[in-house]
Amino acid sequence: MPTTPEQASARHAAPQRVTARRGRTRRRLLDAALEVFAETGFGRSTVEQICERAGYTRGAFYSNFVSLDELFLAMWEERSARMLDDLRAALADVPSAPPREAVQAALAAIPVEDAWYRVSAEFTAHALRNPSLRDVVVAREQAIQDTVLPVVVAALERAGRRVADPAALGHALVAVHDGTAVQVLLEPDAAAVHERRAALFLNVLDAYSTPAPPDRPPTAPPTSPS
Amino acid sequence: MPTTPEQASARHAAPQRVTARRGRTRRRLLDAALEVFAETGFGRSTVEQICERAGYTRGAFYSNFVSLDELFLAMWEERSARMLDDLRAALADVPSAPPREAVQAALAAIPVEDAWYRVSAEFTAHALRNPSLRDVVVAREQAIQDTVLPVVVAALERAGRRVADPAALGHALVAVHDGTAVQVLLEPDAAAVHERRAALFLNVLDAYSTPAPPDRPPTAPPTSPS
DNA sequence: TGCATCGGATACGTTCATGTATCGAAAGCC
DNA sequence: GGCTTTCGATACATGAACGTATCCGATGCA
Repeated sequence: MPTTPEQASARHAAPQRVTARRGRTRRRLLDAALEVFAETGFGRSTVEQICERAGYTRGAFYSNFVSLDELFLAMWEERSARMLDDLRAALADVPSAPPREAVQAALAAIPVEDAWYRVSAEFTAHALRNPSLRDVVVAREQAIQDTVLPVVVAALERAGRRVADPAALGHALVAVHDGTAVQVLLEPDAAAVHERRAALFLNVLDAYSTPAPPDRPPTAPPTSPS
Repeated sequence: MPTTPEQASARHAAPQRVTARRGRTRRRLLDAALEVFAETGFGRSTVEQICERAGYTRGAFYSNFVSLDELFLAMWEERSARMLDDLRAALADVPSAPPREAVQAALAAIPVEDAWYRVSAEFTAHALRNPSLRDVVVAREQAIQDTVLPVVVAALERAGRRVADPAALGHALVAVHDGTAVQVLLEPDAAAVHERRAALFLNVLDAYSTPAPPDRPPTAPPTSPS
């Protein structure tokens, strides 16, 4: 459960009324943090760098956050939640296409952003050192699966396939996503990498589902789904 | 191409004769670096932490390395080369087993070490910011594939399967390895994670190979390979 | 064993980031 | 529009990490 917005900024006592500008500065600091962390790395980033980027001085930072660690966590939670929303929206947009097109559309809608990748890779590594952060990451991955799986399972069913072990498929999809994201970023210009990525997703979808006994005979597919 | 050992330690001119203890200190610094980076994170680690851990003062460090970045690179190259050797050895040990056992044996032989994972995740993120480091990482991944693929392809052939696109299989295996390694570290006690990991590897091996037309009819397998 | 070179320890000075305490301007309430 | 509260700016003190210049014990060679 994330920290409530009030308690984070406690100076002496919690402020009785919160002004509008506070929200703006907090947002700008969070945005600046992503950029700075991505460019410099979390460990090398300083409070002043972030404030400068956001257009403030350190006073603004210490009025809004206790430490860089707290900002790091807040930023990660916000961005990863946003990414999850984007994912949800992208999946809702391409519900009825056949598997191959659906996968390509979904991958195109969730571009691999290298700034975010760098930051989240570092955050994951950081979380492995800190039990409470570790739990946060695990919970987020669970949320991702809870979002993705129903859509994917439904889409596969429309294509006449049944998923025997949804949890296994969920983990496999996440692993493939993460693993191939690195490859995409390492060789950003290679079209082959993107194709292999999409192909791997398709293979996984195929491997984790079986042709369902047609309750009502489905429209015979012109090409086999594999 | 890694830097030659001499040029790294140039003080005024390259030393004419190199003593034995220099090798020891360099090694201890490299070993200490892995530990410290894993515990503290690369960006937060200091020269003094590493020297203290290794049992030296900063003088030893600056006599052997120019900067923390150089040490980071040297350490990564050494460890990842060592890991590649271990992998080679592990693959050589289990050549003739059927796919399922072979995969499990290989995964057991290459345990997911969290210290190394943390460090290499950070290194990868770091490399994405630095073109020359990026090339180093790409080259290393290529080397891994060149090591793994022949063995895997041969093993599959013994099992009566042919690999159509070895490069695609190589990338898929690396992606799956990296992606599932995180999951293993995030939930170290869950046996299910390990099983899903092995299953995913098997699925990939299966998806990227096809039953080969038997040149000589193979001994009929009692159970199907999948 | 004596001697020249090497390699790590020590001792600087400097820079940089941190966190706090205080001040003044902007924002909300009447 | 005056008054109070909030919030970010400023100033300051402190500590930590850096990199270098120098010194002296260790090491290898004859």
